[in-house]
Amino acid sequence: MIPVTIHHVAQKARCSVASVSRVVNGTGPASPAMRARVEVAVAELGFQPSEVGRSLARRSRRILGVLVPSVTNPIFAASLAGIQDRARAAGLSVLIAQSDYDPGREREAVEALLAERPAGLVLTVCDPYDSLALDLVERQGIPTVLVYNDPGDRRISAVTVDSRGASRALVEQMIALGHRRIVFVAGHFAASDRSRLRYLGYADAVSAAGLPVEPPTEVDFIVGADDVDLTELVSRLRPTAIVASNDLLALSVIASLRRLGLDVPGQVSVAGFDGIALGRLVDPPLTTVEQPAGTMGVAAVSLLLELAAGRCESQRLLINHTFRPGGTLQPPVAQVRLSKRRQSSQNLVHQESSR
Amino acid sequence: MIPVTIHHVAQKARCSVASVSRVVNGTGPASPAMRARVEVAVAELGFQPSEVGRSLARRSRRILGVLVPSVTNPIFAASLAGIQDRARAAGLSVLIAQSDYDPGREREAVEALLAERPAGLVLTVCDPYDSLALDLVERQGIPTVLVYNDPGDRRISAVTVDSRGASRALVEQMIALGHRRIVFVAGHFAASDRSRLRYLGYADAVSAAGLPVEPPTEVDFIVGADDVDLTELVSRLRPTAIVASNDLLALSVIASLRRLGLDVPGQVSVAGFDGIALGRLVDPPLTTVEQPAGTMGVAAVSLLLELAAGRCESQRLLINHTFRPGGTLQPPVAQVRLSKRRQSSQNLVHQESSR
DNA sequence: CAGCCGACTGGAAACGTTTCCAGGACCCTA
DNA sequence: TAGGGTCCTGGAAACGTTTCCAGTCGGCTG
Repeated sequence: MIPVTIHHVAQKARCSVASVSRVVNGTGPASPAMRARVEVAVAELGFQPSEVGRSLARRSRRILGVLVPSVTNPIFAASLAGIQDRARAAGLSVLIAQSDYDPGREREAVEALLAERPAGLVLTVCDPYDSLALDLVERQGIPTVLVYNDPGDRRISAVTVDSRGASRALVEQMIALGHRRIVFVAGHFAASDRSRLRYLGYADAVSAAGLPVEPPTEVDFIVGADDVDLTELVSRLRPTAIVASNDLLALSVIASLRRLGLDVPGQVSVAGFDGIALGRLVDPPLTTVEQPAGTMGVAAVSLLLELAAGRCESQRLLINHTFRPGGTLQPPVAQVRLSKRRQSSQNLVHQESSR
Repeated sequence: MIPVTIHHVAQKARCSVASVSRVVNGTGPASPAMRARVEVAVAELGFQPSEVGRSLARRSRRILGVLVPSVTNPIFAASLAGIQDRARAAGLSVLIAQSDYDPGREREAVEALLAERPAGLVLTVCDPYDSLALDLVERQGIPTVLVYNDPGDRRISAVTVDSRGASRALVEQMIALGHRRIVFVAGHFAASDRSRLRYLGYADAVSAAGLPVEPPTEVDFIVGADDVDLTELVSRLRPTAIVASNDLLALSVIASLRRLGLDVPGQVSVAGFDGIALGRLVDPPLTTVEQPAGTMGVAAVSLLLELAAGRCESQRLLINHTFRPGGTLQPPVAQVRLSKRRQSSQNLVHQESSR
């Protein structure tokens, strides 16, 4: 059960450990006879060089550290899958950590990753503008790429999408369709700059159209399918369209609206962000802004490899988003009638047909 | 940028590396003065012990190796989240690998994990009865826990659910509701013993009721939201109920049926397995058998820790599944009329209302 | 006061690997 | 035949840490 080391191999092949190392790694010269002897010994003993000793000796690890807020969010799972695939192609193992959207935990997680002395780091942090974890990373000077985060004035590379622009475009589309009461629903607002940028895009579009900018509605929303309660929001603002800060939340919002007896998109339109695969499976398909998470993961690792090899400088990659029409966004119905009677209605839910 | 080592700390604190090690780890005696000097030096230099040197010295790693078929499947993402949480609580880092349901890749992945000399392994393999990867692991004798897999006659621990029994119970329920033409749709049949066991449960129930056991319909289905084409299946067998080998596939099946103009559950009932969170968000909620993936992940790591500490023997944990009614399973409509006219209909889709 | 014991400290070996360097064998050329 | 080159090989240092062991020092007991 004791793992077989290079010394065992050397003994069996009657040569020095140096020669074994050279044969196994294909570095340096070796006579055919030697090569054969070593290969036989390796096969018989089932020798596999220890990455620990190996990375200690060459003071560089074949490991990548990855931090995401939560792997149960399909968008990060997809990103992780992309990272993992690209890393494997480059012969790197992937060390993974989750922050659960908690800055404190984020810092601990990054510390643990750093202790492994990885070749590089791929991070999606809560708030890049105020992240102890990023401070740590910067001080260490280890190659790092942010995913989904805007690095601000840090000298850190990033692969991002134009969250604010995408959000603005989406909301402009809603306005063009005739929506006038549009609200923004967010989860983890405090702990997600993605949410925040998307809200800003919403605000851009709404205020440009001279409509009221509602403060974001924050809902308790962690795992991905919690029940959200929109009763108060719906009764107070009676929106005709809701922008959710991500697809998972959008699906929750839709389920919640339907529980309130509201038809989506008949009475309320809903749109999200991310473009998770499951959005296409629901009926009608979710209207969303697609951001290719897998591709972003792949791009992040590719960039990281270039960075680590010193073949390029710190830089930012902007990945294109695409609008996916889906079917949960429609022109509002009975727009005029509704706004005429705005004051008089005290109904909890506003079912146009009953008025 | 060169990382600070224990020697730098020792130099700064004017003591030996041995003392630094003792203070940092809290092992062995140290005078208050020494402790203070070292702590100051550690803080000033931002020293963080290298896990590499550390694990080489104590020949044990604070790392857990995890293999799942694919992190984009929410069920494995949830399992991974559970594993990760429990591991973090125990101070272990998590190394992750994916097999993409490919036995060859599975072997490579496990080899790479093994090279890191992890403290233990948590695996979900394609086929435990014929897995080179598991052979490797067994030979190495490293503490290992299977998740979702039945270890067969291997001496490996496992955390599983009774897939076959759960499937049988589900199909019996369908039969009790009046369904007579029930088919089983699977993805990755060849590469997933979960699928296979669920099919066997289906066969158990169907044959016990004296109904025809249809061979499983395999569909191309990798990422989680591909379009599946059920045209041929529907036209040939005209099922009133479909059992999908997992929830993701069930959602795809529902979307596909609706594209064919069929109402779910009005004309065809559909049920899945796993109990992914998103199943509750669709309309109507997906009928499924819930298997608590996160809990299984947590249990797997807990078991692994006991195993590694030598506090228990290799064992198998069976986690309970629960039936989640949802709304996609209903009694079949127009059962009698349909079977009467079975021969005459050559329609691609069988819309009961139009007959 | 001698002896002993405990607390503290530092030196050094060990972990498994890579890699530098030097030595040896052999062949070729001048 | 001497000299120089090439090719192969092994010894040993290095990587960063833990841990065993031996040594020192002070205080306590007899």
